[in-house]
Amino acid sequence: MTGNLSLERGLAVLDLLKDIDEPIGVRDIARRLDQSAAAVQRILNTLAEHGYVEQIAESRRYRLGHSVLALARYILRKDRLVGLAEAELQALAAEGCFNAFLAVRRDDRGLYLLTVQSKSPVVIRSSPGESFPLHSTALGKALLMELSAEAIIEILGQAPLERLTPRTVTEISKLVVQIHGSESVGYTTSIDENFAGLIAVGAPVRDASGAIVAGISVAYPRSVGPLVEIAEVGETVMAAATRISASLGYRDARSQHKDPSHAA
Amino acid sequence: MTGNLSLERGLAVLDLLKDIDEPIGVRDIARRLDQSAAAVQRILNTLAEHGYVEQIAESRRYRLGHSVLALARYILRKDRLVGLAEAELQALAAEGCFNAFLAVRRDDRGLYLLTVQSKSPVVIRSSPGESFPLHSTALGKALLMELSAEAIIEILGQAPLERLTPRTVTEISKLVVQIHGSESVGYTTSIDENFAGLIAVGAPVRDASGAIVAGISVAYPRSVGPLVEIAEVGETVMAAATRISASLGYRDARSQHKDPSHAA
DNA sequence: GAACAGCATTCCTAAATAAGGAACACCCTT
DNA sequence: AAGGGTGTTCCTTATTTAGGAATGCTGTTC
Repeated sequence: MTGNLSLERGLAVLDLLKDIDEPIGVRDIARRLDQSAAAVQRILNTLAEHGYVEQIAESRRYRLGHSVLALARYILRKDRLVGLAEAELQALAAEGCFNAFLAVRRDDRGLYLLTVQSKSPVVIRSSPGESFPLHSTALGKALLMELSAEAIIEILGQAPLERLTPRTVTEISKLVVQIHGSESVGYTTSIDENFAGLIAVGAPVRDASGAIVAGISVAYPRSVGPLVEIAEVGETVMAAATRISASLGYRDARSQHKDPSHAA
Repeated sequence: MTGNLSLERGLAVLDLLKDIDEPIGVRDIARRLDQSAAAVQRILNTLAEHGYVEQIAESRRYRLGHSVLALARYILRKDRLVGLAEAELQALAAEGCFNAFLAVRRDDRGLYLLTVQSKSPVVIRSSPGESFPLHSTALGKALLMELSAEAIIEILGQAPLERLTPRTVTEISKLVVQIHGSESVGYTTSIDENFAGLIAVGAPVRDASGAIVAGISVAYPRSVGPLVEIAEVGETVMAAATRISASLGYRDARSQHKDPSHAA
């Protein structure tokens, strides 16, 4: 898997700007990426020509440019997965007063593709393009379903699992057990594990080959918990996920849950 | 203005994928960009590592990857202009049953940053990241305000002005006169010029230096036109644009004297 | 107010890097 | 079974980049 190193360096600049809120100077970028100022200057010139970065007129510092929206539009308007999921998420948000999410895995993090806020006063502020931890969220666990213990450790084992609340599972072996246990029921949960007072229920989305390519989840405040049976929410979320999977061409041999390994 | 040619080629691939709806193969990209398949392969490998492109498993073709959303999030959530304009656009959409837009100029096209749909049944389907012609839209003309005739010709003169409706202004000299004429009233209009039956009114947004950095507009069906005086809509739009400009630090010498802070 | 320290930006040449033809493996269709 | 299509990799040439030094600018400090 050989690549293009110059392009790599340019993308590193983009990725850096993405993670920095404040505009940043050429030399500052060069320092952080361990490159010469001249090299970064040339990279910024090229990125600026395409509108992917912009220079603040007076401070001469750089930030991401507005043209990146044109790229995002492709995903939000042309991507099949996003298009199919949107109606399902909105139905979930409307029916159950849930916040609803669609995400994919990106290395050791989840990446929100769609976020639909509930009509209820309690709203979870997340937006498409935002990333989130896999180990503490229902959606993250759904994205890790049907992976072997080795594969999960390969993905999450590089860094210690961050303790976000007292109930976060920080032992990877326990997390593996939890995820593997969820495969028989078909949905995942996170109760106070990512944010105190928040309950989330997730389920995986499959493409035509049967591979898990995305996940959806709903989240709601713990306070309404007693009113709703988690298992019931799980069935609702699973049903929505299954409909999305079916639209993507997934045909489950057994229309019930369980045993997805032999999808023809 | 020297740049980085390898990065340039990589961005060309991104820009191509952005404009193509269907996934595309390596050799096909190479043909369109007049490069070798091997070079494009290396570029795609690097882009894929960052998640900016994805390969369809079975067809082995490539399309834009979901990570581009992470870049867009920066603009939609961190950009000052977008943040300030959002409330104003929503107010415009709610009060007047208008579709409301925020955009910047990108070379010879406009680029929507925000689009807010009206509550009325007639909705204009546009989304952030979409581009639009400057010469036939109120928003486009607002983005060209206060430019000299030479500058406007420099921007739009490369290609003939496309006739989108019978009322589109396709003579650049007439367009210049129209734009310059709008500067004294402060707002721009497009009546059936971009899309038959559609009326739009736009106004420029300025930063602290007084330069026009963006524009806003509202659009509504011609059928409700007789009910609303365009001049009145113009004042409403201008007022919203002025508020955004003020939030960006613009202090107009000619505007109403409120001026609480000291200007040096 | 002058020297200074920081900045973005440009030039030039050594040296790292990418390009491209050819080759390989893998579908399809014929 | 053959042919044309695909994505992908290898290897050498030579294109292209990197980086120190230089420039001009801005704001700060002594």
